[in-house]
Amino acid sequence: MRYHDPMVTAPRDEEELHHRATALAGSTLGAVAGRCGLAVPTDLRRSKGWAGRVMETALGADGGSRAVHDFAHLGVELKTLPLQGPTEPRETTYVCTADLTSLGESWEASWVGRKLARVLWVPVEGDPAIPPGERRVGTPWLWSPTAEQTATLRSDWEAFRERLTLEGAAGLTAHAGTWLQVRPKAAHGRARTAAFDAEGRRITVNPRGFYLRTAFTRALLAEAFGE
DNA sequence: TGCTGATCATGG
DNA sequence: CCATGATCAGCA
Repeated sequence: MRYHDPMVTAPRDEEELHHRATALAGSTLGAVAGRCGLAVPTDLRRSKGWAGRVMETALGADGGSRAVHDFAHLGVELKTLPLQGPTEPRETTYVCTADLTSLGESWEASWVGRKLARVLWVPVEGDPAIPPGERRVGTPWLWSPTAEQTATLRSDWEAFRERLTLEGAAGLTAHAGTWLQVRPKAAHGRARTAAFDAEGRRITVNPRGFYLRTAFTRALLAEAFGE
C-alpha cells in the first residue's frame, strides 16, 4: 500500500456502509482517528472539518473534495451531525455550494437535491467542553427524505430560485427557507464567485452554500430515534 | 478559485 | 441565546 492510498476501501453497497458505521458507534473520534492514522487536534478552531474527515476516512468515502457524493458509486452522502446533549444538533449542516448563476432545472435535478436524496447521518458528540478526541460516535442511520420533507425542501429551493431570478444574488439571504437556507461559504470575505444582479448584469459576490437548519436535523433525529 | 469537511464568533 | 455572517484546512 502506498502512503496516499486509502486505508479503508470503499464499501460495496449500502448494507456494508451501514454495518461499518454501526460498528463505530460508541467509539471515540480519537480512537477512530488513530486507526486511520489521523492526528487528533486539541481543539477544532483550526481543524473545523476534522470529525467529518475522520468518519469519511474510517468508512472508506471515495468522493474526496470533488463535487460528487462521498460514496460516489452508491450515490450516498455522509454527514456527521454534532450533538449538544442526546438529541440536539449544535450546528446547521452544510450541504453543498450554491451555483449563483443557476440553481438548476428542478429540485430533483439540482445538486443540493441529489445530495440530500440519500444520506448516511452519523451523530457525534459536539459539546465544545469535550475534547475532540474524546467525543463519541453515535448510532448512524441511512435516510432519504419523505414525500412531505421533499415537498418542503423543494418549496424552499424554488423560492430561492425565484428570488435569484427576480432580485439577483442579493435576493438570497440566510433568512429565507423553512428547512434549507443559503449562507456565505468561503475561505474568507474577499472570495468572489460569478453571479447576476437584479438587472441581469454579471457581478461577482461572496460564494454561498446550502445549509440545513437545525430545526430540520432535530426533526430527523426525532424521526430516527423517537422523542 | 472552488469544492470538500465544518465550526467560530459576533450582532440582534 | 442563537442565527447569520465569517472563517479555517486540505486538495484539485
